Amino acid sequence: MANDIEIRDKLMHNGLKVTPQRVAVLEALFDLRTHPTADNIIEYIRQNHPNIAVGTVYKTLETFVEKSMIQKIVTENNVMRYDGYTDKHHHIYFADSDNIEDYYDDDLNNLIEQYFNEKKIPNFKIEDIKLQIVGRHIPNSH
Amino acid sequence: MANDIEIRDKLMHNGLKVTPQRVAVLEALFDLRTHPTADNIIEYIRQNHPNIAVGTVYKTLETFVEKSMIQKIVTENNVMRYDGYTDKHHHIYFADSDNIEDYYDDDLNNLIEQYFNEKKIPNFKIEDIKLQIVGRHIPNSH
DNA sequence: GTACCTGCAAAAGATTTGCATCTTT
DNA sequence: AAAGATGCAAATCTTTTGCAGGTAC
Repeated sequence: MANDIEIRDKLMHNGLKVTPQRVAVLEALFDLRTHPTADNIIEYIRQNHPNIAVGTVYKTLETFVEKSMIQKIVTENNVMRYDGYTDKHHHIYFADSDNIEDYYDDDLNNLIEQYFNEKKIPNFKIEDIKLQIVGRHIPNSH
Repeated sequence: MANDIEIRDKLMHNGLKVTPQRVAVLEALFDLRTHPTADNIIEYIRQNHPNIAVGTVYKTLETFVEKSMIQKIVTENNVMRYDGYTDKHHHIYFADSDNIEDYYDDDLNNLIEQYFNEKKIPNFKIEDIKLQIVGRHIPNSH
């Protein structure tokens, strides 16, 4: 859980006014490490901040995405999910639930980066490569 | 553009009744190589088949996805797109347009597969890895 | 003939928008 | 004071659903 000062700084550094609503949304994104939907975020925030409006949360999230402060995660259920952590990582999608976990692996990133340094895609500048790793949890065998 | 016989076969082999609507949707997916939305597909089909219902197209697409005859492609615009080609490939997302192109690369697939053969993810069985390659078209320099 | 499909229209669910009011700077 | 943000409710957009009637096998 990030403290208020960090959050205020982050907002100010991105040229955004520091409002309680924005602080609450950012805080929720740091606290909820489940890649929440907008709805999850609203529910979480309303515990301490009952009057926040749905539209405000959506607008806030969109603003943060535009500033690259957070990331959208697309899913096959027509619901957007959000990720408050923007350091380079990939996502593991569990085929049998809507759980999405982070996957950090710099060796893999380097491998892929090197690969594409040699083998270019014609007329194309790669900005980012994200892996969607899909699979299943293996239950413990004892 | 696939011929009718192939399409009929594909439907029958998946235990589906061969209806003009299903043939039209599959045909659209083979013809439109732009990873169309449901709406794109409806528009395309209505040229020759004006009475097809919106709900039918959605149901048909969902049926095809369940049978793994086609794939969903998720986007950041809250619109699902569909891909009629299910052989292993990745997608190139153009950051400055909603263009999505296919990327076939077996060398890369092997590289990644080998990587994960050695470095397992604990308690997890990988079923598929999809790359979202994001970037921009480089204009020709003359 | 039966099981399965389709069309239609209504419903649902997620997200966006317009605008008056309020807050931050 | 000015610029920008919020709340509210209505609107929009995509996708799903229920069901009566129709079609493939």
